[in-house]
Amino acid sequence: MDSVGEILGSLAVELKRGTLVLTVLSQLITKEYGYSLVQKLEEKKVPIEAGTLYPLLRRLEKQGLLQSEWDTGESRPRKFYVLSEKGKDVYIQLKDEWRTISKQMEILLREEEKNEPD
Amino acid sequence: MDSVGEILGSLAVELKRGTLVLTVLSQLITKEYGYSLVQKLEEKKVPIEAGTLYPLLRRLEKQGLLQSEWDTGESRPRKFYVLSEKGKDVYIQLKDEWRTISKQMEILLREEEKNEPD
DNA sequence: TACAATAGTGTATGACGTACAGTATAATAA
DNA sequence: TTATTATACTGTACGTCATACACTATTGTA
Repeated sequence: MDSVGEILGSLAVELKRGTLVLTVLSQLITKEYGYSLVQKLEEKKVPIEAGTLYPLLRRLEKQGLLQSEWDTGESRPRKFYVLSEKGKDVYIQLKDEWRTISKQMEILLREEEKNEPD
Repeated sequence: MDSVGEILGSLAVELKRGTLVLTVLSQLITKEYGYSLVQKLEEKKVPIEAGTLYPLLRRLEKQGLLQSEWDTGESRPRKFYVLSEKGKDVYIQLKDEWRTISKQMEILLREEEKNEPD
């Protein structure tokens, strides 16, 4: 049987799981490259491991939601990503989905708090 | 390459994924049995398959977050579940975690909408 | 009597973030 | 000049867990 901390840790990972894609899509309305995106999300208190982000970017591109292009003009080559047209469509709909889920959850939680406040 | 519908479907599943545990914990501050819980969540527009709920209830009990007891007084035996003390603790903390993530996500989404409205 | 509803158990599969290992080179510090 | 850090990315095995069924049993209703 796990401790409260361990259980919370893994549940928090699950909570973040789906939000990761929405987070990343939301940041790629304007083009970004991977390393910069890791840093920007860090600043916005939404930390993400580079080892998580890069595979996710590739998967989203494979699914046609992102487009990438290499910029080799700088001292280091950088792979820029931006939402494709399909990606914009998915982003808008996923945003709505998120808000629906978020609202429903808040309703459930408030109902229970009303019945039995902490 | 998948269609928008397919991609949205699987992303929506991921969005719901973590919220499932919080949803179920929130409904078990007062004791419930599985079949009734499926129906109540259906009414609250948070549908969940019975085949998803029963294994989840067992897993949460195994983790010590729920306690169960059989009620064999009715015509059909029913397994009632309720939060344990540990479960109440996890529930409160997970609720906070949810609200943090929810707020952060909303900030990210509003920032992007400000920059480039739909 | 047949079918639907009630109530639950069991489990293989697929999706995906985590947690690394790894590569390469430019920039900076010593 | 050398060592270390920062920048930037690729690759992949593993663990977790919801889904999607199959299944069982019996009560209640048509």
